[in-house]
Amino acid sequence: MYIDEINLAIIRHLKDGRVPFKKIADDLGVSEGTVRTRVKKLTDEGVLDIAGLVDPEAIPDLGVVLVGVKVKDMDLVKKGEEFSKLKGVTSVCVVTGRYDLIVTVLLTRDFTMLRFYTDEVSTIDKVQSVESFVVYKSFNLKLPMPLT
Amino acid sequence: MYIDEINLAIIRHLKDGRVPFKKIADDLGVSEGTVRTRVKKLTDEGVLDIAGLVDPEAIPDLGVVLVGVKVKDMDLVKKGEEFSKLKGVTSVCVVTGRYDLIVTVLLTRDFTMLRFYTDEVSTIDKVQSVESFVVYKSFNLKLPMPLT
DNA sequence: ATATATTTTTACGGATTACGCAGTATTTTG
DNA sequence: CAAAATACTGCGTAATCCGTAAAAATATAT
Repeated sequence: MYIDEINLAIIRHLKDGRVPFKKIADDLGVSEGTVRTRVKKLTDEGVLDIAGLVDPEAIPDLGVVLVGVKVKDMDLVKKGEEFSKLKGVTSVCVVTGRYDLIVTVLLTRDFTMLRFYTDEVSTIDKVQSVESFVVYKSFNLKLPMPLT
Repeated sequence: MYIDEINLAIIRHLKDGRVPFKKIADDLGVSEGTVRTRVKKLTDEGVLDIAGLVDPEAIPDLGVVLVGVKVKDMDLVKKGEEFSKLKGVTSVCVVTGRYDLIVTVLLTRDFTMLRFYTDEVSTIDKVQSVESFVVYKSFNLKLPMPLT
């Protein structure tokens, strides 16, 4: 999908996800309907997402761990997709360097790191190694709230 | 700040950042004003953020790199805060393990990895080592759009 | 180049929502 | 227990959202 200047400007305005489409429209010199149509298309195509995010430190019993993963498989992207479907996983990055994947995991009181490894990671084969980085303090880290 | 069940429910509803407060209110059995004031308080205190997020892969000339940082200083949190103020840095995690910090950096055509290291990281002292992980594919990774 | 099809934008009206404020209820504090 | 602070509700008004239909712009085909 081609992102033109108007779409970029719309996205920038949505730094505040609640700003009225009308205001964006006025700032950009287009109609409110145009903004609405474009936002809908951007979100439908997965380019844009307007969501509430939480600072995990502010929510009791919420923890974050980053996991560096090495896999035996050559198809890193496919493995990345598999990881992205595991419970607790908020995002997966396929990367260059020491690891193949860097996975962000959200933990709760009921869903601990142990559970993540024993119940989730264990279901994926050809995992060569994992290395955990427990986040004990963060800056500007905002994540979508898990449903439960 | 104490997060009660109502706030948790509000945050969960805001998975769609555009959902009307009225609808949240009806679902929760409270008034629209209550939802509004609570959302305001949560955002004012930095617990909640309602924002438009982009899939960096969908925006031309946008790249993401994760950087593992080891510092010589003992005060990791302070170093983390310093990093969080650098241009391009979207978030910083202070972690256990091989690195002290894991930094997420957003790159553009004008702001390359080289520039990030030479112009930004170099201004911070007592950095023992850095290790880059260039993200060449991601799943569910959504980041706030940089202003420029 | 003209005509046709497709997409995008605009305009507009009714339904819905956001906002401010005043009053009431609830909780906290002394 | 009383006073103060905080939180919640109800309501009127202004603004926004949303569907639809027409107009404009863009792309495609003959």
